[in-house]
Amino acid sequence: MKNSKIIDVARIANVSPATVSRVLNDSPLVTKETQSKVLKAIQELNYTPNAMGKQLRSRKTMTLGVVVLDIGVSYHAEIIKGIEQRANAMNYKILICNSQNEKKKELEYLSLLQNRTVDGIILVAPMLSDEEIAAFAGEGYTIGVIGRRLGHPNIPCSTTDNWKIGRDVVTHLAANGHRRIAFLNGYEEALDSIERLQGFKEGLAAAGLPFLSTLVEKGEFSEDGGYAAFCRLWEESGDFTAVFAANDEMALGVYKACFEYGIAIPDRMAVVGVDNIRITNYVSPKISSVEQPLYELGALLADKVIDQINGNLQQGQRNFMVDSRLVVKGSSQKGADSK
Amino acid sequence: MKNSKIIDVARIANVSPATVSRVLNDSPLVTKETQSKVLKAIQELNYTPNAMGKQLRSRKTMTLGVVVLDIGVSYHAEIIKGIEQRANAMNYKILICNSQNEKKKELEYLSLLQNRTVDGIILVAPMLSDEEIAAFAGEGYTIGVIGRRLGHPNIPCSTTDNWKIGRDVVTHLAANGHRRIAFLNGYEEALDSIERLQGFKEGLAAAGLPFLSTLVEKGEFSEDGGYAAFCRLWEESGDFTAVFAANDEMALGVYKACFEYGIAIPDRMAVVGVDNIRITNYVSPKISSVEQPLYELGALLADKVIDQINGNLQQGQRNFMVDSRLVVKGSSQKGADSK
DNA sequence: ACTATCAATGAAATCGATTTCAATATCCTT
DNA sequence: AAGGATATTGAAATCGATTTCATTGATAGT
Repeated sequence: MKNSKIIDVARIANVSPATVSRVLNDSPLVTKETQSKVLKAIQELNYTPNAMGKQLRSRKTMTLGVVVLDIGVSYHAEIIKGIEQRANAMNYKILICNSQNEKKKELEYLSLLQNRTVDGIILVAPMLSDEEIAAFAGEGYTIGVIGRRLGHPNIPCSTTDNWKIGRDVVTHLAANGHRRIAFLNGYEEALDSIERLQGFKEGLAAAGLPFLSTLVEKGEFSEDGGYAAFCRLWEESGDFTAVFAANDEMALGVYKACFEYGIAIPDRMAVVGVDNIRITNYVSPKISSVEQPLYELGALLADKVIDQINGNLQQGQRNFMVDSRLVVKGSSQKGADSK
Repeated sequence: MKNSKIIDVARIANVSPATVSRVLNDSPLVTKETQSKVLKAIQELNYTPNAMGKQLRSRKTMTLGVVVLDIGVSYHAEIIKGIEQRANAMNYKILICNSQNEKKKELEYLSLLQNRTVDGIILVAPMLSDEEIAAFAGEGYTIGVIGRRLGHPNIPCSTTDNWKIGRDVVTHLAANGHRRIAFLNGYEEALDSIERLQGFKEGLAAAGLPFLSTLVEKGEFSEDGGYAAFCRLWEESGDFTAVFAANDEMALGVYKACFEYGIAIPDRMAVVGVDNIRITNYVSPKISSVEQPLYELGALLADKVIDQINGNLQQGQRNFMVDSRLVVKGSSQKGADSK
């Protein structure tokens, strides 16, 4: 009743442990009769196989480790749901580790997971450098990354098409008559930032507008960061009618600044963010934003990592890009909120 | 270089595996010299012990399983952070499972985790009945619950003081002159609901106000639920000046309804919610709410569960209650938002 | 100087499953 | 009816660590 082992089942069913194991793993080599004998014994003892013994022998844990920057960010939570759902469908469990914006913790978790506790690791928006990540993959581990694109041949990555995001936003703003569009970028070095800036420029060019480096300001990916960046830009030039914020948090910062400066949105200032987080629909006017298929971002990579674990991922293709969708709301178009 | 085992280390260091194991586990029974020999060998091989072998023998995983209703809910994410932080401090890892509001998944995860994959399990806001949970604990497993209070002698639980929440809110509203206060409750059967209703009554009594069952309406713990409940109440009586919503989501629903009915907040209707989620500060006016120490709720229970695993939890005390704090904002007091 | 005690180490059993390989039983084929 | 192929089963090795128990060598007590 307490903790029965395979040998107890074997004794009761009057067979060998090997046979019990075969039944447990649906081997075709057992008679219906023995199978039912064993199953009955299993039921009787309420037996469940010990995971450790099983894993030790089979060298598999059927578990994926997920190291995430901050589980409290809805953005990340959604990605995790995608990973989990797909992993579960393929009989994998996931072990979530929260690095809480600390690079040190991220490293610790990575080594921790490596001691064969998991079959593969997925990093969500890691802080580690490409080289550091690659070093882990070099040790023979399966690692995947979401939100970054490393050139490593053994590390599958899933990302959003950042260029498209930049182009789409600019195109939308230009179509609404804006000719001087500011860009509040995130960290300069972040791949997201670089690519979106590029898309931003492409969009300007396509709309026949000049690119003005004075209208680009960088800042932290946070409400405060957006607030500060907007203030700097406004104080310096003040000569723009629309802002493209690198994410919705920054856009919220812009709202705060505009409120304080008495700048009306969208009449005197159009605002567009990225991520389409829930809050964008609760402020007034609602914030236009670019929706990323977060769930898919996670599910896709889980798929690829599991493929790689099973050796089913063909060489060559390692970067997977998902599409995005601009959601136009009141912050960038008059009357868009009413419905 | 690839996967070295303890015996490889032993060979290089010219000792037995047993000695290596002793070094790994800081046994006092090794000379400084042997220790350094072994450590050097470990470094040389870049050896890390295989988790499965270790766990199999020591019958410990140093892992806590956490089954959570919905990882996307910021409320839950915060609790998890508390669990994780404390668990990490005591050298435990956590394995998070997302039951996604499905009782079936919750059960599956629970059995899954039970096969000795984890040393203990924490359920966050479980859907399972007390009896179902108790059944698992009966099998000799360590289980803890957050957000419910079961009478089971072996199941530590951490909860908020719901009575106090009810009393505090009513006291605040009564102090602001409200005499007819509606209560939008969650599921009637939920312990939270029952206790808050009780606190609500106590608060009324303390303020010398009568309890009117016509001013209590139940609904789902969601924005839509709050919306619907408020509408029913408003259509039926319409005779109240303040609403106490069981959580902030419901309060948001109340906002939506008030907007549609053209009821001004807080002038014609005061609103108070529970949880103090982020959005409450982004709507206008900001929503007064009761802040629960979520992080602490998690950390506390992690502590207790680990104590129980190690047999250090004395019998008797099993229910741990944490305090809450009413945050008054513009939705229930004029001018409270300005600063 | 001789034995009792203790510290340090190693050999081997062990955790609980899977898996290989050998053994048996059964069924065809000619 | 005999030999060979095939389907089931079991015995034993194995995964990689920990841990018990025995052994050795050293120290101390008388």
